[in-house]
Amino acid sequence: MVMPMTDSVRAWRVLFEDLCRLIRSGRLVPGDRLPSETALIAQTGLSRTTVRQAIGQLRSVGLVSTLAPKGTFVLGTPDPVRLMAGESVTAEAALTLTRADGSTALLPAGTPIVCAATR
Amino acid sequence: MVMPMTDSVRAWRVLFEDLCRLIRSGRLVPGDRLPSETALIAQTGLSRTTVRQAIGQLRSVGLVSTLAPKGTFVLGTPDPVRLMAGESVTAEAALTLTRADGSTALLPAGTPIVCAATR
DNA sequence: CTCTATTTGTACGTATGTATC
DNA sequence: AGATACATACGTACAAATAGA
Repeated sequence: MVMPMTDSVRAWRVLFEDLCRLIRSGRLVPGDRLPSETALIAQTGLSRTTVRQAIGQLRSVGLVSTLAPKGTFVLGTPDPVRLMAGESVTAEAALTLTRADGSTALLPAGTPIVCAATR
Repeated sequence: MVMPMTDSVRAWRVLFEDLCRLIRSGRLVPGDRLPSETALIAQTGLSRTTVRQAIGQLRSVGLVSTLAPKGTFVLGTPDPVRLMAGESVTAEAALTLTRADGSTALLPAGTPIVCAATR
């Protein structure tokens, strides 16, 4: 079914979230290949541009990685990363800080997180 | 001058890096608006799709933010937060890790970041 | 080994919607 | 009300790398 471009629900976002669910639900596990662009076009009726935008979002969120002409593959959730002195992390989205006592705080997008000086 | 699509140097990447330089050099400061898509099209001779891809990269790198029909604006960086031992941060979106040498790595959404500082 | 099909990357063009100025 | 500017979405074409017959 074709999504009219006037639709307030963005087509690429729908596909993006569908694929997100496939991954988070475990129907697609790390190492699995996503359906090819052509397949997704056939399944969704969307244009290639739109399909690619959805996949691009998955990439930019870190859920998948695409290898040039091979395909797009589901990434595994990596082990926790230890932040060393001199390193910093940021994210486009809000960050959640969890303290030792379990309480949490929300940090604005773009906030650089640096490692507290050792000792 | 028009960049042939066969060129191995990706046109959007050239524009992306040009704009990066404008920002990092300080010629564009936080709050400044980037030239509009139309202006960039005129200046570069690229298609709108390509111009938008370059701007999309700037966004995903966290250098700019675009407000719907107003324009794309240069972001400033908020004050860093020091991650203490026992604390961790996560984000729904991809995290960018910047090392001491300036190199960066993309961490998948949901990656827990912990403080390496012990003792 | 060569030819071919598949798949992703890049790049172009066009049209419409919608919010802002 | 009109112009401007970004978002979404369609289409097309060719390049390049890979995999398979």
